[in-house]
Amino acid sequence: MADDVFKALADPTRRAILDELRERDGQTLFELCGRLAMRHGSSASRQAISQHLAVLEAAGLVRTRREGRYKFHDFDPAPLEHLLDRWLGDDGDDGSAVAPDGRD
Amino acid sequence: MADDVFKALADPTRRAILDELRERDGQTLFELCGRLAMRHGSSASRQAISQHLAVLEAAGLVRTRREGRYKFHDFDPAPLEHLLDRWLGDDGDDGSAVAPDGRD
DNA sequence: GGTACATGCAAGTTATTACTTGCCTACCAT
DNA sequence: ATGGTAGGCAAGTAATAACTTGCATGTACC
Repeated sequence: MADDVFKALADPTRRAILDELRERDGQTLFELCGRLAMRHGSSASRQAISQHLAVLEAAGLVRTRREGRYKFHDFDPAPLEHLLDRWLGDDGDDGSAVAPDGRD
Repeated sequence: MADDVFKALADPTRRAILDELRERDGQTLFELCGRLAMRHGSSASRQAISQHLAVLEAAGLVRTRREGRYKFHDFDPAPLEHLLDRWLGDDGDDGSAVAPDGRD
């Protein structure tokens, strides 16, 4: 689960997509293509971005809604919320807490 | 810079190494091999782990100090501290804050 | 119905990453 | 010195990920 999120964040193009969606939610694939090219200097093709969006959606970072022939993409920050807590919580080598969630 | 950190976090073995070092700082390569095998079910070889450590060190997540024939590894959480802020700060499409640091 | 636009799918290619193999250097003890 | 332990380097292989190409589907609008 968290593995998908880390993998999704590993690519600079995907991080740019998140930046772009965070700033303006509900963009279509074509809109994203244009804005990424202009504002982030991305040279990725439509298909490449489409595949990146699929990865982001699989990680739960992007939600989509279909309307007619358009598909709108929304950024969902929830999976990021406690992603790094396992390393940032005040340091502990005690034996009490091993985290309630399965990690990898 | 941040790119190296995201890339470093993308691998489950490397995340397990961070978990292990966070719990017990200053482990040697051999120590890590043993503990990863036992406690994380890792089957990675010494060389594989050595290379993972190099990636983590390049990302600034692990610092090393040499003492005689031993090399101790310490976890440094600093690069993680504000890694996700760009997406988690209260939502904004205003024009004021674009973050002072170069991202990707 | 026909055409144009928005997106989807799948096979193939290239690039990157993880891992292995084999040998090498440094340190310490006997 | 010799042997054993901790670690390093580099070239090669295997696995995975990113991207391309070409065609298919679905929807709106005339």
